[in-house]
This record gives sequence, structure tokens and C-alpha cells, in this order.
Amino acid sequence: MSQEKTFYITTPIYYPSDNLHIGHAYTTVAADCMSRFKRLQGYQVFYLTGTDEHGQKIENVARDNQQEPIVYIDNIVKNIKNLWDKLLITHNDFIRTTETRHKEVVKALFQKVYQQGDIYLSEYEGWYCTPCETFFTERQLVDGKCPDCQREVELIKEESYFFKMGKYAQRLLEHIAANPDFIQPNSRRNEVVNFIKSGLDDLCVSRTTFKWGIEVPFNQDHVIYVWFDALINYLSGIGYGDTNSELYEKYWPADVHLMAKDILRFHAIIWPTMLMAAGVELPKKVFAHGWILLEGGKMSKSKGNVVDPLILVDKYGVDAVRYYLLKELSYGQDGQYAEEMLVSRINSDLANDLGNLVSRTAAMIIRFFAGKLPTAKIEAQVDHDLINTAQEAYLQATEKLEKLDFANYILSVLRLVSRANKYIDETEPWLLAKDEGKKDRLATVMYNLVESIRIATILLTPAMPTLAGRLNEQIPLFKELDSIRWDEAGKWGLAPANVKVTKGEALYPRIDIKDLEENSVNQPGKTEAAKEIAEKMDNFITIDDFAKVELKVAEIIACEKMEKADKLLILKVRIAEEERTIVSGIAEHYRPEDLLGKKVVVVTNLKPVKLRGVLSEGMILAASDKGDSIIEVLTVDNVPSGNVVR
RNA sequence: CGCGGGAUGGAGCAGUCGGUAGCUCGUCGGGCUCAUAACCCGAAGGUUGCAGGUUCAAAUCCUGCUCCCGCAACCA
Repeated sequence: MSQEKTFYITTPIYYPSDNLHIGHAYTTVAADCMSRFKRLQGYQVFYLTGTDEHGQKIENVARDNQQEPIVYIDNIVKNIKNLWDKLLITHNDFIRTTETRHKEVVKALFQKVYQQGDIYLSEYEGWYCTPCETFFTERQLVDGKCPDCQREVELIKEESYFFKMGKYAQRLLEHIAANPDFIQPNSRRNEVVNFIKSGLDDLCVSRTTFKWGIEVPFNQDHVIYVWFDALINYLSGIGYGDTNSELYEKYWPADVHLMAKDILRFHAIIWPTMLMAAGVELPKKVFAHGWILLEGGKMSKSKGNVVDPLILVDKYGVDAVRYYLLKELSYGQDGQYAEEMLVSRINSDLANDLGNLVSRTAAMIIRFFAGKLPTAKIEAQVDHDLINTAQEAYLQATEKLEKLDFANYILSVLRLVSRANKYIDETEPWLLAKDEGKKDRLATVMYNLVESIRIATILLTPAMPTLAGRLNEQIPLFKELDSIRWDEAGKWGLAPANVKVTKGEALYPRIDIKDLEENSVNQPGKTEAAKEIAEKMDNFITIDDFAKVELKVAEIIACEKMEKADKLLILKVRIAEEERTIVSGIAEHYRPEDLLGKKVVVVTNLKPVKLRGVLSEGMILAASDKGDSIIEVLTVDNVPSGNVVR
């Protein structure tokens, strides 16, 4: 134990302004798969995830909900932790940036870098809109005015602390050149290198415009801005700077920071330069994976296509969801999510190939050997190919996982499963069983099948943590689930003979596509599980809630397209005597003259917002499909304007 | 010229250093009966978005173009 191998992996800490979606689940599952893999290999693993809880947006969202920020966040964090539990995430710690242990490290590092002269006080110059309390860059302005409220803005300077990031640019480039694995995949590394070469400005690391953050230790007017706060979780989470910094000594530098590609720059540029300034060793690898895109574009609330991973897990099971996520994203590339694809993966890979392999093997052992797994006795030529495939699967799976190439890792194991199915056809056990003289050969075939299953199961365990346990209910190959070791998948012949095989439930039942259509995740409430979740999530509104929405008939009396906006129409409507302006994102579907004189349904008590500078005092109801390729405004031409809609 | 990604058989994707274009699903035909209407074999189906260039050889490298998508802005 003196030379324990260690492995420290992190996900980004997520921003709890809202509940998480499937993209966050992907990162976290991938990191978990990696953690489990390393543990099976005998590494001491530390897996850190958490939440980034400061900043203006949280402050605003909490205010909108009339809650203290921390109260609001606590609730979201509870949901996040619940999600990770459901996905069987085995993180060793969950860091929150509002925790004292984090704040202290941030302050200490800020102080340190400041004292050595790499943080300096200067002025952040920008156009300021006083009523909106917001800074804008020159480019954001609309006709030189505030893009939000169209009022005059003034050029003012806000005092800010800056970090001398540019100073470390050259050193960072040298580090990247000397350590090709530092930024992965390669294509991303090139991007980062080009970005650095185009010049690094110093980085604004404090704000005075909001309060919800960590105070600059020597200047109470300032709050430390996101980078110098959030990124430091990777250190504070393992006790950097503590009197008892055992964990830090043991695990730093981190082996992998895992994240989606959109935040790679922060991890590959800002973070390393911060560490250089602080005199801390750099992490070994920063790895960016692609995005999970949804049919009809990236998921967003207003498209109504946000997929709640929690519901998915309840519906399809944790193994299936994890399996699908890991398989779907090619190395470093984007992937697509569709529920039909998830189902077809479950059916073809997990049910037809893997589950059915176990099922037919178990059935034959029960029938031909009274449920007692025989030992291998007579080899044949075909056996070698199977054994070689198993060996290859082990080597490939190991290699691909080391590279964080999850899709190919899964694929390499699946090849073994397929090979085993083919082996059954080649050896025709049902024929062997008819000839008493071939009993020994039959025994060998059965044993080899079980060996293949054993190896595939071990190899899949990082991705599908409940597989081994469920297999055990039919073919008890693993005495203790906790003591499964990765290298046992690299050896042929370890399956214990004479174990009692029983017929159990299907490992992964097929899912009927017809059920799916009636019961999509987007329409919770059909299955018991989904119902429960929906209630928990407050997806139902009461009649009182509904009554709060004021819907009225409005006549469109004027309509024009907004300049320099592709999607927006500015509508003037009359609701009884009252006239209002409503901005609507339907310009791609309606010409202004099409709408003139139509009577439509309007939400009249919606909080007004400014869109592209124009105040919109309501919302027009329209029906659309998933991708917004069809939008049809609801018209009620026979009802007088001003009438209430229920 | 705001930043970035992509275009490969019906669908979704691979393709490392340039060297006969692969995988999964689907379709069609056959086989098998141990199994979760599953499994196994075979077949059809692509001039790798367009146009040039480099090369003995280009999906792969270079140039130009077209189209799609993400971020941001404009989804209330």
C-alpha cells in the first residue's frame, strides 16, 4: 500500500440557477465511469463535483423568487444531489462555492497573487445604463443606447481588479507544447493554442455591481468574479491550504478536468495561468467532450424540449441511460439525443445482444446441466477465436477508457457479446446435447459462454454499475460485487465452476415502441413512476394557478417587422379600449400584412420585457411543433376584442 | 468579414501517419430453434456537399463556393 496509485478527476461545478439537464448528466456520468474504471484497476480515486453558487444571475433569480440566494440554491442543490444519487454517481465529495472551506482558499489565493503583484486595481471601462444597473460593451449598444431600455448610456469606469493573465501566455504555450496530452482532444488543443497566440488580455477578476460573491479580502467594495472563485474549487475541494492537507498532497495535480467544450478555454487558459501565478502545479489533463444536441436544435426551455434526466432514469433504468449517454457521443464530437434512439439502443444492444445472451446461456445450463455450471473439458478450434476476442475486448476497452473514448470503449465490449452470440450458432449446443458422447464438449461450450459473459460484465461495470449484481441473480459469478477487479477481465478461465444457475428476470427487457409513443418523457403522468416524479417536480398546476393567467381576445391593428431582427414582429393590438405593443418571435412564419385585423389570444398579465429594445406587454398564443418549423397563431375572429378566454 | 462546429449508402455516426470507404439501426433473402418475435449468415444500397489544386494515389492536404447547425444577439 505504500505506493498507492491515485487518480483525481473532476467535473465542472454546475451553476444552480436552474435544474440540470442531460448535458450535465453526460459529463457527470462520464467522469463517474472513469472513476469506477480506475477503482477497479486498484487506484485510489478522488472524484469531485459540485456547484458554483455565486454571481449576478443567482442573485437575480433568487430575488425574482423572493428568496434569499442561499435558500433558493439549497433547494436546487438538493435536486442536483438527488439526480446524482439516481444516476449512481460515486463522487467522493460535493463542493459548494458558498462553503467556508472554499471561500477561504479563494481569499488566500487572491491575496497571494495580489501581494506578488499579479493582481492590480484598475478600471473597467464600459457603457453604463443607470436604471438597468448594467454595463455594456460598445458593440452591444443599439444606436448608441441601452439595448434593454433604449435610454441614454454613459461611458463610465468601474473600479476593478485585474489579473495579469497575459504575463503567463508564453509560459502556457510552452507548457502545452511540452505536454501534448495537457489539452485533449488534439483538435481542441489547436483551437486553444491559436487563441492564446492571438493575444491574452489581462482578466477582470472583481466586480462592484453585485454583492452575491466572495469579498476581496482587502477591499470590501469588491466581490471576486467568477473565474477566481469557481475554478479554485478544484483545489479547495481537496483541502488545499488546510493545516491538514493530506488529500491535497495525495491527489494534486488532478489527473483530468472533464468538461463540455464550451468551457474549455477557461480551463485550458485562465485556470493554468492562475495556477502558475499561485505557484501551484498544473493539472495533468484538461479534456473537453462534445454536446448532446436534441432533435430540432439545442435544448432550451422555450422550445419545451428540455429532457429531465431524472424522469429518464425512472423510466428506463440507470444502466440504460448511462449506457446510452456514453455510447452516443463520439470522441470529442457532438451527438444527438432522441428518445427513440435511446430505446433502440436498449433494445438492440442491451436486450437483444447482452440480455438475451445471458438468458439463452442460463437456459441451456439449466436444461443440459441441471443448472450447475460445468467446467471446460474439450477444446475446439472455434474456442480460440472467442478467447482471442475476449482478450482483445479487454485490451481495447482499457485503451479506449484511458483516452476517455467512451463510445469506442463500449463498442469494443459489445464486439465480445456479439462474438459470443455467434459462438452459440457455430457450436450448436442443442445438437451436442442430443449425443451423450458429446457431453464434455457441450460442457466446454457452456463454460466458454459464461466466461465471455463474465468478462463482458466486468468490462461494462464502469458504465453500468448494476449489471454485475443483476447477472449474479441468474449466474452468480461474483462472490462479492465490491471486490471485482478490472484485470480479472483480462484472464480466461476464472469463472467458478459448479455455481448454481437459475432462471431470472430478463436482464434488460425489450421496450415496446408503441408504448413509447403514448408515453413519451415529454408527457409525464402516464406511468406511475413518471407520475410520482411529476408531482414532486410540481409539474401540475392547480386551477388557481391557471386562473392567474389572464387571457383575452385582442385585435391586431398594426404590425411591422422589427429592423435588424430576423424573428421579431412588433404588433399593436387593441384589447377592448386599451392598446398595447407586443413583440412576437414569429416573423419567419408571418408577414406583417397577414396578421392585420386578425383577432388573437393574448396573455395580458405577463410581466413586460424588452426585446431588442422594444417593450413587449404580453404574449400571443401560437401552436408550434418541436423544432418551431411550424408556428400557427391562434385566431378567434368571431369573438369581440377584450373578451376573456378560458 | 462576431466566434465555433458540421456536410460520408434510407436514418444516426466512424474513418488515426493521404494507400481497395467501415459501424449500428432499417430493408430484402436465407439459416437456426438454446433464447427477451430474439440469434446467425448473405445481399442490395455511397462518383464521401460543389468546383478547382497538390500527388503515382485524396473522405483525408490546400484554395474558393454552397448549404445546415450551435453560441451570442431577437424566442415571453
